Amino acid sequence: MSPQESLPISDLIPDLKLTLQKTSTAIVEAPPGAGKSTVLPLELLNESWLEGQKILMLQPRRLAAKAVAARMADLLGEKVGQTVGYRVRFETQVSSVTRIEVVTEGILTRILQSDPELSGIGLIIFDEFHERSLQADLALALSREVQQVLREDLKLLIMSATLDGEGLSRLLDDAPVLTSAGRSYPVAVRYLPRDLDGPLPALTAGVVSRALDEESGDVLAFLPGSWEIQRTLFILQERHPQLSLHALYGELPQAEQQAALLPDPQGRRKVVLATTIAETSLTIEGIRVVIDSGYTRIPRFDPRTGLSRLETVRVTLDAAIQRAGRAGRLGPGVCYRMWSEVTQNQLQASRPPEIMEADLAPLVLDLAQWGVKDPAALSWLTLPPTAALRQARDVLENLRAISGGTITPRGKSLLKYPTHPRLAHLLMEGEAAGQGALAADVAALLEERDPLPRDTGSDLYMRVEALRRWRAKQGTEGDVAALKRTERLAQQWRRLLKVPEENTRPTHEQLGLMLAWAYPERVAKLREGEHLRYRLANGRGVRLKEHDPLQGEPWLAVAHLDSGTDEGRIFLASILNIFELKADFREVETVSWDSRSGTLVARKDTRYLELVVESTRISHIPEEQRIQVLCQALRSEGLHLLSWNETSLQWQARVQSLHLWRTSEGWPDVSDQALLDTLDSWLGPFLQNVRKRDDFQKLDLPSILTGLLPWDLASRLDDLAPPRLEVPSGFKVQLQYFKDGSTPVLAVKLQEMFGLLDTPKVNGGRTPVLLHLLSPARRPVQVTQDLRSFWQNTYPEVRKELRVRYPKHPWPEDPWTATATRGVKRRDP
DNA sequence: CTCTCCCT
Repeated sequence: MSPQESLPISDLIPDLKLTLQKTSTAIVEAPPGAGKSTVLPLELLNESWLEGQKILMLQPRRLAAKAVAARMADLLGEKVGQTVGYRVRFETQVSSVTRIEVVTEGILTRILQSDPELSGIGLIIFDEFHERSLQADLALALSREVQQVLREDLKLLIMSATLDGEGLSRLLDDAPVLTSAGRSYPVAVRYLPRDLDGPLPALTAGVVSRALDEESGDVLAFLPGSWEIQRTLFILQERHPQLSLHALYGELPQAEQQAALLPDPQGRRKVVLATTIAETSLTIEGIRVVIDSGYTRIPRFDPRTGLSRLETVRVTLDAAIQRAGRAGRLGPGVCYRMWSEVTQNQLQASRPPEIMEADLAPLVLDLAQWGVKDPAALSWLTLPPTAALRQARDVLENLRAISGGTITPRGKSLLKYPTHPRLAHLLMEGEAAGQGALAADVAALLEERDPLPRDTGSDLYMRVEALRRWRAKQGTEGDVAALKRTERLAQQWRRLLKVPEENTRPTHEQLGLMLAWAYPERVAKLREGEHLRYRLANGRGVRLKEHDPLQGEPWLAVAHLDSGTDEGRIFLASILNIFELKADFREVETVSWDSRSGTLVARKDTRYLELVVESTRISHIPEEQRIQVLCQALRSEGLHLLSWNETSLQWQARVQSLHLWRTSEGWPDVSDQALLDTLDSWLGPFLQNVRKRDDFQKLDLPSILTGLLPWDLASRLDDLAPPRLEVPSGFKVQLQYFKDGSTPVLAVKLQEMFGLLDTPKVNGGRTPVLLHLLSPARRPVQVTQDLRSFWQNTYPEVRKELRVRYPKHPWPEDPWTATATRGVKRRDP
C-alpha cells in the first residue's frame, strides 16, 4: 500500500473524540505526514460537545493556513469560504456558514482581544505547536485563561510533531497525550568518523560530490545562510558543470525559488543548497539524499540594546531529524550528517522557545491590553524573561503606549494597526500629520525585505524612490519580487488608512521624521570630527559602512542596525532634521569639569534624549552646584590635585595611624578613600575661589586638614604621634609614619644613639618605633625594634666592620656610656 | 559576511 492511501491518524480518531468529550485539553503527537492538519478538524466538526460551534485552527504560516483550508474544502467538495475558511492578515475567506476557520497565530490574539469570551467558538486547535512560536505561546496562555475564567466548555487541542508530548502534558495539567505514527520512509543516516575543521562551503561541496558518487537521486544540502550557499554553489559549478544546481533561501527572487522546488525540466540531476527555509516552509520534489552541514543561523535579541544579531550555531536535534526526514518523502532515503556520532550525542534537543529570545514589545502591549501588568499572572509554558520584558516596557514607554505599565489611549490606538507597535506608531503619526501614503510606503519597506542590492548604501530615500518609480512604471531598480511584496503591503496600509497612492518625491526630512516616530531612541548624531561614526540617542555607538551615501550627515534617524560587540552597524537610515523633534527637546543646565583644560564649564544644553542638539555657555554658576562639580573633579582626577607636601602627607599618616591604633578614641578616618568620600563637608567650604585646576594648589592644605580634628584630639596629636623625636645626640630626627598604621620608622645614624638603652616609643608609650640604624654614610646597618638586644648581640660584630671602613668615626666598645655624636672623632684635649 | 525564518 502506498503511503498516500493510508492515513495513520485515522486509528487515533475514535480515541480522540472520546478524550475531548471528557477533558477540556488534549495533546496529539504525530509526525509530519500523518495527515492530522486536514483530517482531524473535519472529523471533530460534528461532535456533540461542540454544540454546533466553530473550530479555530492555528497555523504558524500564512501559506500553510491557506493550503490547509483549501485541502479541507476540497475533501468536502466545497470552495474555501463555505464550511472551511481562513483568516490571515489583510485577507479573510469566511462566510456565515463557515464552521472551521484556519487562522495564523497573530490573528487569534486579535480575536481574543476583541471578544475574550470567544462566542461561537468551541474548539481551538494549535497546529505545529512544537515550533513554540512567540505568538502560539501567547495565544495558548490567553486561551487557557479564558478556559479557566470565562469558558469552562472551551476545548483546546495541541498538535505537535516532536517526541516530548509528555513534557508538554506536564505543563498543561497532565492533559492526555495521543500518539500516532508517521508515514515517512526510512532514512539511512551516515555520520563522519570525526568532526571536520575548515570553511563550511568547501567541506559541504566535498560531501555533495561524495554523495553524488555514492547515491542516486536529487540532493538537498542545508547550509546556514546565503553567503555559504553562494560559496558552495561556486565550487560545485566548477566541479559538476552537468548538474542542475540551485540556491534556495528567503531573499531569493520568486522565480529562482520556484526553479529550485520543481524537478529539472531537462531531467538532469538536481542539487539544491538551502537554508532552514527547506525544513518546514518549502517542500522540494523528489529529494532522496539530504546533506546536513550541521549549522544554522539564528537571531539573538539583546535586551540591553533592544537589537538582534545573527549568530551561526550548531543545529539542534529536532532540526537535524526534520532535515533528514526531507529525504524520506517519496521512498527510502539517505542523510549525510557532517558531524561525528560523538557530536550527535551532544546536540541540544531543541531550540529555546522563541519567547526566550525575541523582542517582547508586541507581547507586552498585548498583555497590557489584556489587563495584565505582570506576565506571571498568566500560566505560561515558558515565562517571558525579565530583561527582555524590561526592554520592551522601555520601548513602549518611549512610544507613550504604556504608562507605568498600564496601556494608554495611544497604546490602544496602536493595536488597531496589525503590525509591530513601532510601525503602528509610524502609521498613526503619519496619518495624523496628513502623510498617510508615505507612512504606508515606509512601513511596508521596513517590514519587507530590502528591494535594493546590499551595496546600495543605507539611505531609506533610495528605497522609497525605487518603490514609487516602479509603481508609476517609470523604471525598475532592484528586486521585482521584493518590490511586489512591498507594494502589496503598502497598498493594504493605504486601504486601512483610506489614503490614495502617491508617487511624488518625498523630502529627506519627512523620511527622517517617520523613522524617528518608529525608533525614537535610534536618532543618531555624528561624532565630532568623524564622518561615519555616530552616537544614538540611547547612548550607543554606531557606524556607517565606508563610502555610504549618508556619510557626514550631522543627524540621522536609524531604522535597522545590528548590535555589534562594540559599535553597531547601520543598515537602514535617513537624513533627519533634528528640529522636527522639537516637541521632545529638553533644556538641561550642566556644570562640568573639563579635565583637558582643567576648568569649570557651565552650559545650557538642548537635548533630545541623551544627545545634545545645541549648547550655549553660561557664565553664572550656582555656588552649591559648582562645589559639587569640583568635588567630583577631585574624585575623578584624584587627591593629588591638592598641594600635598611632606608635612601634610605625614599629618595624614599620623592621624590615620592613631585612627587605627586607638579605635575607641574617635580619631577620624583620613585615608584617601575616606577623604574622597567626605570631600563636600571638609573641603567644600574652602572652594569658593576655585575655578581651575591651579586654584586647588593655592589652598592651604595643612590648615584645612587641621580642621578635621576635634579640638581635644588636636591637642594630643603631637604628644601621641610626634613628628620628630629627640635622640641622644641632641638632634630632633624626623619620624616616618604610614597611612596603613604600620610601625613608624626612625632613620638615624647609629652613633647618634650611643647612650640610649631602649627603643623610643610613640602612641603614649605603646608602640616602639622601628629603628633604621645608619652608617656614617647613611647606609642602613640594621633594622630593629629592640635597641637593647642590638647593643648586646649585634653591635660588637657591626663595630668590627665599621671601624675599618670609617676609622675617623668613634666606635666605642661600650655604646651605653659613650657620648652620642653626629660627627667624626673628637680630638683628645 | 548584514540579510536564518515567521507573524498581527
